[in-house]
Amino acid sequence: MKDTIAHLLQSALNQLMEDGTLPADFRPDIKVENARDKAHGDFATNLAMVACKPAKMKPRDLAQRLIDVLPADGAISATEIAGPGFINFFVSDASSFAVIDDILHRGEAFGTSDQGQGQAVQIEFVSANPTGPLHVGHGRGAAIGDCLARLLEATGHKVTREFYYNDAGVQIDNLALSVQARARGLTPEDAGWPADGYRGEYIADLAQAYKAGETVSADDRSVTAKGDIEDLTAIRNFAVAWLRREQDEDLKAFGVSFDVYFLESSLYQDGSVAATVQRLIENGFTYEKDGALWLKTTEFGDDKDRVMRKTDGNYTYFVPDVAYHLNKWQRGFTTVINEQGADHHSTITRVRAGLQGLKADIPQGWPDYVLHQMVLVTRSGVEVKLSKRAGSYVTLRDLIEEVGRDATRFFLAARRSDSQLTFDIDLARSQSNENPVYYVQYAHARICSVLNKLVDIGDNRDPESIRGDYQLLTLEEERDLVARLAQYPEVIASAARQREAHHLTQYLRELAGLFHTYYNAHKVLVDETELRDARITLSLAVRQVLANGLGLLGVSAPQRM
RNA sequence: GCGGCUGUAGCUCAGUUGGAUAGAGCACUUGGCUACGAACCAAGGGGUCGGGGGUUCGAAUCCUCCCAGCCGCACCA
Repeated sequence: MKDTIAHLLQSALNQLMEDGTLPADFRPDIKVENARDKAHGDFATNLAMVACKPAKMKPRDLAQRLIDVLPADGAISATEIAGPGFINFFVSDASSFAVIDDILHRGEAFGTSDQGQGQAVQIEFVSANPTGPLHVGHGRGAAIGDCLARLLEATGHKVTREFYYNDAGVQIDNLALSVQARARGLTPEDAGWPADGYRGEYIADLAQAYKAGETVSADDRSVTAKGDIEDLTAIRNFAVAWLRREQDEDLKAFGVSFDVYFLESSLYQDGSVAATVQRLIENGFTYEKDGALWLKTTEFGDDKDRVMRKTDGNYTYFVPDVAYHLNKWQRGFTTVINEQGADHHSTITRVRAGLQGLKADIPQGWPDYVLHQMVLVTRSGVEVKLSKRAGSYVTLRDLIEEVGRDATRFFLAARRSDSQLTFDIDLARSQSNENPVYYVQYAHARICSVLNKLVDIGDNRDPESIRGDYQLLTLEEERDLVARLAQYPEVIASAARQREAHHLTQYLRELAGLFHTYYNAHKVLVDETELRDARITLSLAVRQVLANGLGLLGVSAPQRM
């Protein structure tokens, strides 16, 4: 509909350019936006205000000229000039309500588009190191990342979900030492406990499993414990597998799965780290200083150069990161989105600098990043501390078990990623009017319930197949509902384009609210069959869109609650 | 000190890329179930959009300078 109006406006512009009202080379960006206030109609354009200068006319006068030459269209029932020079468009009822047909015809596919044109997109998210269970911060990344993946799929992209993790390095050594210490019966309070050891209780469980010779299987590996307390390599391998399995269970409980698990160690094994370093040296972006090898990241906007190879000969963490991203590029992903905690934001400049230094024709500013800020968890109004090393923290699984998957996902995806999030456990748990998840789900369940009631009033038709005449829908609440339903596809499209999942939760809340208002004010199952059918048809459409939207959030759309 | 993010109603947060009178939810006050589900609805009060300056027809939104909070500033990841 916006496109239709834009076309009409373009045609009107052409007319005014021909008659000399506007310069012949005038090429404005025609913007048609949803009216914020329904008193202003359905759509509005600011064209007259943008074009008033070249036309040397007052905005409202120009608006009138535009309307005068605007071609007639059956979908537009009225236009008006308002405020400083807006042109408001009122869409005819027949045209507004037609969206119901579209929704019921396309079903689950309503709202999807091919704007991505099958482009391969990779989204890397969670990427937690296998040194502990997932916590709420990872949960936020999982909720946002998975929802973005679903949004991109819905808009015609071919999405690969990828999980990258460090399975070697210093942190993993610390992990192995911690497990070994626990296996020897030490606790974090004892002398001889590793300096940077992981203190959590789960390390003791892990040590127990290792000594017992258990076999653990994660999504990407399976390891049987050797049981030998002295064999640090065996401990390390087992510990990584054990924690990966834990994380897989957390993710499974959360309804998130990955297509690819990518190991940092593989980048060393296949020589790509060495090759990356070599290429940066050859391209002249490195130098030796103080016994270390430095990358001239300042040539790419960093505020100081960064060490690539430490004096001990090991590479710093961002070097394999650069190799990893080169690998992503070589796999053909022209769009890569990295969903990470904002505490890692300093890596962005380094990784992009490294990629530019490779001179591999990778565009500047590639890849994309979506960063999420910290999550603060409160219970009974007080903060619950999250400290992995200290061991006392709320894991993602705790949260899922306590508040449920749907509420956890909804809460973690419902806010802009770049603002801090307070996760109120009491609120998320409450099965009451305080909880926005249930508000949306309740609207869905209510519609299901109404449809089931049809048989009680002696109508034995299958409610799913009823298609009433929506010309009988004349209530204000019904117009409000279809207007909002019609906006769903553009909400999906813009949420995907802007990589902002929270627009969807916002939209669903509003749609559910409009339905609740309608439901409370008017009866769906009225006596007159034709009107009843029309309202059932509308209800089916609302239910469909609620279900589609919840689906993109990975939240269930229950028939009963 | 440097960089990133944030600052909007008592609280938690939106604000469609610069539009019309800044919106929801919670909380508070009042009203609505012998109703197709009250996990709901209706009505009401509540704001110098952190502060100052600037850009223009028009700013919560863009620029600039302050203030406050969080995060990062390792040869950890």
